[in-house]
Amino acid sequence: MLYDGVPVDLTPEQEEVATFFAVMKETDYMKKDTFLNNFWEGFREVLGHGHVIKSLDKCDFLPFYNWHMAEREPKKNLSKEGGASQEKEKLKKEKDEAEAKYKYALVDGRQEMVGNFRVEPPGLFRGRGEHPKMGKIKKRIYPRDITINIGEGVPIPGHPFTGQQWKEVKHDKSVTWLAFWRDPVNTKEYKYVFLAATSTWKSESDLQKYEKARKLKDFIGGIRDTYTRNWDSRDRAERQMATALYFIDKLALRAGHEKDEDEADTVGCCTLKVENVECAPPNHIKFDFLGKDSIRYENTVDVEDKVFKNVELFKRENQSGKPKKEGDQLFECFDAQDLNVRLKDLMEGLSVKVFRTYNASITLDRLLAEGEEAASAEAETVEGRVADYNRANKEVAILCNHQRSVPKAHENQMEKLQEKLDAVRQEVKDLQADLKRAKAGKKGEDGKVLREEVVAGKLEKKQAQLLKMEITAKSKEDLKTVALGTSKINYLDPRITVAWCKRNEVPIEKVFNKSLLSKFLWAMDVEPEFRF
DNA sequence: ACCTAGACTTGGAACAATTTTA
DNA sequence: TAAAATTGTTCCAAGTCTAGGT
Repeated sequence: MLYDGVPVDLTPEQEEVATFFAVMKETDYMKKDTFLNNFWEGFREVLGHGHVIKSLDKCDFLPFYNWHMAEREPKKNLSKEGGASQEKEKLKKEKDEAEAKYKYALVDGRQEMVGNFRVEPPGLFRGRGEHPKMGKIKKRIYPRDITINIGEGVPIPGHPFTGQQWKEVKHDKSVTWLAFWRDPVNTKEYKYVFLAATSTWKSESDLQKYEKARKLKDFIGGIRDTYTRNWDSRDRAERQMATALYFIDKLALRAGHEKDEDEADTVGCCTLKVENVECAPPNHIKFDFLGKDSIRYENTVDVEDKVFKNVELFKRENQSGKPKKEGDQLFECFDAQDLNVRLKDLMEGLSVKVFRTYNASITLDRLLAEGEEAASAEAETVEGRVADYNRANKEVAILCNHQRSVPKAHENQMEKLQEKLDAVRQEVKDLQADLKRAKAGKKGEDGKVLREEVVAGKLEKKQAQLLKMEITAKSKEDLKTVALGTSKINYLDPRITVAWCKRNEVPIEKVFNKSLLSKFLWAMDVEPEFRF
């Protein structure tokens, strides 16, 4: 690389770290001081005392960047060869065979698929949002860092590093992890190797999750009565909890546990700050905060009068009447743990996240049933019913605030779509004009004879095409910031979907892809009458 | 009665494969 | 048939929550 315009030789270790940084060239991280400072701190350490490189500003990483770009060139060309490329297939086969032995684990006599069998490679930590640790070096993990969990008396699996041993070999039957190591950046945390989503353990806990959420159905009436009553409890903590629980139930908010100074500043329901809610009389409350993954939650809702009064009060002053200021907690009298403890009194095993699962699933169940009842003309085709399903899915995704960034090419694609739409609209107009002429027994503009039935048929087809395109365009625009996958994978009881498919003669493959199908194998034999 | 280490679920983005379109 | 669009998969970060130690 170049330092101050002069070539500098680095050791292989230093080169590796420099490359981590070089490949970030085109990302937004390069504009963030936190990222640059953290990287420089780590890089300086790797360079060692008294190195000629004394500041990041004068470093030119372009040679590493160019090397990296050149490195991936041959791969691209290989994939361009197209169908005839046996080279590519051979490579893939070799890779699969080499990996095969790591993909399965023998658990209680069953062969189970492993989820993440690869150790995370070294690199730079890329936190989401304004993470204080972004840019820190994520060190390489060695066998000596890893604790493995295997059956007693089973041979200890090997590794490619001679002269090293696993950190520890455990035989713990009370946990599901196969291996773990300490996260090198967030040193209080761990990274685990677990079984895949298709495994018996994961399926069983998935089923349990949904059964618990279904159980909440029997309690929800009482719970709502209780928290409604507690909106004017004279105990401020009770009153705050009742208000928070209302939001958790109505808006499917996350719990929001306390966070450390060295994490991104995000909140959930229990950690809302006074500036995250605005009260607009008579009863509108506007939420605006950064939630998990620093995704913005922005929503204005109408609430009951008592809730409105409470929020105004909690926003204004604390228990002793002292005014609150920006940065203060809206609910200062309790935290997520306290609330979870309280929930245990209302239903065995109840915790905040169960409300999210419950509300997501019951909403899907309700919307699908409403769709079946409405029996719209659209629902006569399989495509129409699938569109119905996707609409319901979308509503749940919006409820859970599952967002995605607008695809890079979106704007461009929409413009093209509009142009096409305009063209088809013109064609429709022309056909309508032709039809008029045909009815009047006139010839077409180009002098050709027009037969009324033929023109009418063409027109009808064109109009159908136009309608379809308009729907596509609208749904594309509607979904540009909505991610449907997350709720399907984590919140919607698959039995609702399977039962609906059975009732409506929709092949399950239309709504579940291959991996969802195998993840939800446990739900496939549900009876068509199943309701959440 | 706390409190936090430890374990497990949830989440969006990046990347890869596949399908559709021009 | 290449490029564009769509869909599926992998990656790993960031949540939730409880058990067990003090």
